[in-house]
Amino acid sequence: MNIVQDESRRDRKKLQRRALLIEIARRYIASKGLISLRVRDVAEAAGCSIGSVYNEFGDFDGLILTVNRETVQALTARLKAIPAGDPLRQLHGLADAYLGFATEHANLLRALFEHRMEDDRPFPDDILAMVMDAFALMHAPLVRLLPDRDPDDVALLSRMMFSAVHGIISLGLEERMVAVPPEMLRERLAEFVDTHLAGLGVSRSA
Amino acid sequence: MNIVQDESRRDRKKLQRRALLIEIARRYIASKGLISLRVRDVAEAAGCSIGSVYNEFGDFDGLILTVNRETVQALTARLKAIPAGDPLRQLHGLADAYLGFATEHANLLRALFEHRMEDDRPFPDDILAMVMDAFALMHAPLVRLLPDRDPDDVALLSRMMFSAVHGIISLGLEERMVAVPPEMLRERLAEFVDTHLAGLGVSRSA
DNA sequence: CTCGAAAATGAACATTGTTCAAGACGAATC
DNA sequence: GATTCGTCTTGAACAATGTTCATTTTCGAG
Repeated sequence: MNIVQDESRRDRKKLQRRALLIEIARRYIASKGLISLRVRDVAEAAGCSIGSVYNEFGDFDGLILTVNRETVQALTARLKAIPAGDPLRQLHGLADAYLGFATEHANLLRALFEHRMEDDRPFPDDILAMVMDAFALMHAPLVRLLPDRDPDDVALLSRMMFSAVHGIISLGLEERMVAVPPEMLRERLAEFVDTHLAGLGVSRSA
Repeated sequence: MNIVQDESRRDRKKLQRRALLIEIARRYIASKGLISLRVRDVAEAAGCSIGSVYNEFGDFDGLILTVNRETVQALTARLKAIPAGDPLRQLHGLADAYLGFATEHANLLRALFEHRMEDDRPFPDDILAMVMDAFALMHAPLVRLLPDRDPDDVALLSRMMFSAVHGIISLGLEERMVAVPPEMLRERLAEFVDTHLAGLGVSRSA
């Protein structure tokens, strides 16, 4: 066998285990929160040693960040799947998709937003960029709805709206300090988007 | 000396040290985040033993929750100081006061919203009630601005607005993933409130 | 089959929340 | 002032958990 095949066989195994470790870590975070994630548990569940987890991810933060990276990728994929036809419908779709993702993966999303790096190490640029990308998805439909506004202004508006929606959803899904009852959240969120757009001068959706 | 005076003298000392411990813990959280809080550091800084911290607060969570309680009290006091004269001005004042508090005490506010209890112990009811009280402060001015709406509806609206403002501020002040540049935040937040009120049918502020 | 580099291992270590037996303290009583 | 007794304080020891690294194992190349 040639080198490429040998390496790819080895790599395949390595990648397979890496994926397993990530999946296990994700399950811990998703089911009991980031606080419940333990290196020993992950290693044991994957049937390997603690050291191997460190070989793969460098340190504990590395494992968390890897899961977070995949979380934001999944979120972005879901948001990008919203069709771009009618801008008003698209905005509602984006808000609703965000709510859906947050509902199904509350702990994963919390881990993304609440995780703090050890020591003051900088937050990884690539994750930051991916989050900004997700934020930016509101921009295009808003530009279409507000053609007369300065695009820079609309960029800020879209970030404001995204942040507002994020706040409504994240507080709404927090079981403690219930801001808005979850069962009403979907409907109310749509109403919120409509209201805000109306305030921006966009006539209410059909 | 009689019993009462003896006890109050002892109590005074105890309360004094309790206040010192809280103040030290608050300073750690405020300056480097909840993650930097350590029982040993607090005890050493207060010149007492680890065990005394446990006698005073039960456990680590108890210390954190005590600081959080005072944080939400300080926040509520600040929000309640906004005069109730003009409802529109009051709403702007509330949003601005929240932003001001969040700016000055970003880490304390984060500790309040992001702290998770150990084990799944329930979140303390009194803190929850205090946060709900703070949320409710938007209710009265909104009722005055929307006299024709069902009060229950307005209650939900006010929670939505509070959550939205919270999201804008908390993401805006997060240095990583900067949603809205902090220097613009104040102005933009006011604009956001105006826009949303306009969407609700309230004519823009004078 | 042998060799060597890379990977895996897990015991040992460092940090930090927690407990608790022993001691110190102080108020009431004589 | 001495005694007593309950309370508070102490800090060593423990437990949980992230981290390191010398040793062992693995596996492909020659």
